[in-house]
Amino acid sequence: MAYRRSPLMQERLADNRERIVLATRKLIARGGFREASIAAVAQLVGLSTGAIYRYFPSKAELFVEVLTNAVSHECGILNDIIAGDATATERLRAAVESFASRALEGPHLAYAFIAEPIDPEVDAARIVCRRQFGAVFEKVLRAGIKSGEFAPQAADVTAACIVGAFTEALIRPVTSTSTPAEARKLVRAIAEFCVRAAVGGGAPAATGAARSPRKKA
Amino acid sequence: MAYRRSPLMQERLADNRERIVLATRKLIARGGFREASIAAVAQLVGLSTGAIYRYFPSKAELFVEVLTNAVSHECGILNDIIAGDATATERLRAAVESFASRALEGPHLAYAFIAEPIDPEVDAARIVCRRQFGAVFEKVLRAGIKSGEFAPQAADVTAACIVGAFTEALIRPVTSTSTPAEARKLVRAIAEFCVRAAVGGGAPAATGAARSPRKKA
DNA sequence: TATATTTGTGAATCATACTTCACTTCTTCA
DNA sequence: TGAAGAAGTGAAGTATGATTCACAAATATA
Repeated sequence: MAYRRSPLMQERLADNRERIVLATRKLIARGGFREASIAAVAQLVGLSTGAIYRYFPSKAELFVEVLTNAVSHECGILNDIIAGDATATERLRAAVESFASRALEGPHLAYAFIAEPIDPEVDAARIVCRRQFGAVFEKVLRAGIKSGEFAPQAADVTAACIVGAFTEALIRPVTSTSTPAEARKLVRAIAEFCVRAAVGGGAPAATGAARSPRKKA
Repeated sequence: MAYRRSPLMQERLADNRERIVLATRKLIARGGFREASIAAVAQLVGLSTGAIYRYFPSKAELFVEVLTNAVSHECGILNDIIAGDATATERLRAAVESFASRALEGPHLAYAFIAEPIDPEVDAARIVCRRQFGAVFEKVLRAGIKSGEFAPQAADVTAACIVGAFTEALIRPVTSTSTPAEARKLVRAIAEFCVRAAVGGGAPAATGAARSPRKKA
């Protein structure tokens, strides 16, 4: 024999792989899938296009990895928040604010993950991701409904609506960039929107019992 | 001279043009922009690909026309609803339900119009469209806030969130088709979500105000 | 009907990426 | 050091789909 991967080499390869994923994510964050061509990724990493294919069998699979990586990371953060012991309202608010403010930093990324279509294979992965996001929010919602904090409602639909709500609200500033202060205000407003929708008229008489329960039910 | 468009010819051309737009819309509704290639459009209309270019200088401009057409039609309907004299709550609910149920018929269409990116030129048109939708909802929101029916809130953000909420909620079924009955239920749930968010729990959208019980779980 | 002009055709052309591959360069180890 | 094998290169190969263009068909006047 005459060649076997040394640990050093092993590490370098793993490093390359990671840098490819990172570069891809960066490009997607910058300008959506459109910007993340293999050529662009290769250039950013400092490799040739051909080399990319030594690490990933296809562009689609690379995207899927970027997608699932980022989403599972994101879901981890959200789950931590939601596993806390504050009221459901507070947890929901915190989760939305957390997600939204991070999404604001790379709006195209959040957007791409949630909505942008490119390829059946990636789309399939995205559906799973959306479900994951939805599931996280659904968890707090059910807790809040059970405790009476939130109005009775279809938790799955509400979860989807919440994901959609901040997606849309965040897409807008993609085009007309705003100041950090404005961004903060936006995030707050979005979180309030989601909390209001979840709480509905079903909040147990507390601060604002001024209003009689909404019809619905 | 030896040729001038006869009125009949004029009409036929106008008809062709309209059929091109219709066919494009149909294809987009069926499977997003992906399905609406020039070749597919041409085939559906019964013309050659080349002929399409006699009516539209480029695919992008064709898409922009389809987009603005559909959106202005949609906004017309919504504006009628919103101009009614029911309560702001009822008008908002009706508007959301109307939009959502129509969108459900061609989910890819609504989706494509609101989110799917393809081309800078089309994207630009879409931004305008989104603003239009937002503006319509903003109108009822402001009315409701003014009348005290709705909690004080950033009407523009809420409007965006509402658009986003049903976009997302509608995208889900794109993948897993459901029965008409389920669709009706979904539409109702989405509308309720939006109404709850607009109405609020009665407490003005104060940020961290501890709302109540700490049931935990 | 003859002719100028316009509309319609569809194969060829162009553009843009993804993917492959013959080849070079680098690593490892006897 | 040198041979075996892996990693890296980037131009060529493909695929897809928009756009063009030389030509045919149709239409309107004299």
